[in-house]
Amino acid sequence: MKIASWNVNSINIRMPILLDWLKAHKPHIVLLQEIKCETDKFPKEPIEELGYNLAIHGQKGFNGVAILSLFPIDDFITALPSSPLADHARYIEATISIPGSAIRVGSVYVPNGENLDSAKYQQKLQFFDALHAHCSELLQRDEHIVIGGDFNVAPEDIDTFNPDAAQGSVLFDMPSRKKFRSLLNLGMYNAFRLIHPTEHQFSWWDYRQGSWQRNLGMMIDHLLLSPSSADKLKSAEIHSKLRGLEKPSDHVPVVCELEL
DNA sequence: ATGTCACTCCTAGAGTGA
Repeated sequence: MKIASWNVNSINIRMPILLDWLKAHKPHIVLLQEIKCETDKFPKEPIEELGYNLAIHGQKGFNGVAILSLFPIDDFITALPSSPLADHARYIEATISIPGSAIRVGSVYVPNGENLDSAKYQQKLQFFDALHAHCSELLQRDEHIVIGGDFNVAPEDIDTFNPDAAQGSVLFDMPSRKKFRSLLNLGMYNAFRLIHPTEHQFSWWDYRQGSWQRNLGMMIDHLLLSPSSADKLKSAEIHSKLRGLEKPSDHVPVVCELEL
């Protein structure tokens, strides 16, 4: 069971790369962020032709999340309970039937925060609190759970190209890092770090300043696993090559494989 | 801080968000 998370930064612009990637890797479940289109304008047909079921929560112009699944999607919700940003499409969660079992998956797009003095930064921290409360609730049940997405935080020094240079960045500030840590402290596991505790890899490179060419990236996209999912974790990888294609997203897919 | 990209709207380029 291959599960991926990818901030595509516009589903419409990224369709050619997305379709090629789906055909090449055939992930069973894909968690998308920043689709940047309204729910009923999502380009469903080419993806459905590859066998995927869809759950979509979009809005005009920005944000937007979606779930693609080769297995049936039983039901889904399109908001965190008690979300502080009710008008932002930043969360979708589905229950998916798999042979002999089931899995719950969430696709999350945490607010960037803009800068440490911005009102949006406070909203980011509040969003983390709502996510924490929801994960705490979910973990009461003994389910296979994967919450993946763009968390807009590099949790540890190793997740930055240079921890000194990252100081002051809204992607590496200590309050955001502590919010992410508190998700782990609930009993969630960071899939990539379970498999690769010391690998220096990134999931995002800014479009500006030649960040990709200079490898000035950060690991801000993550797959969080419940204990029963973590017990089944077989592999985890970052598809960095996609950042070098024509018309790339500024993020690349983060993928894990569970033995379900 | 910003060398880019993708969105929006009084379709042309300024404003926004990242």
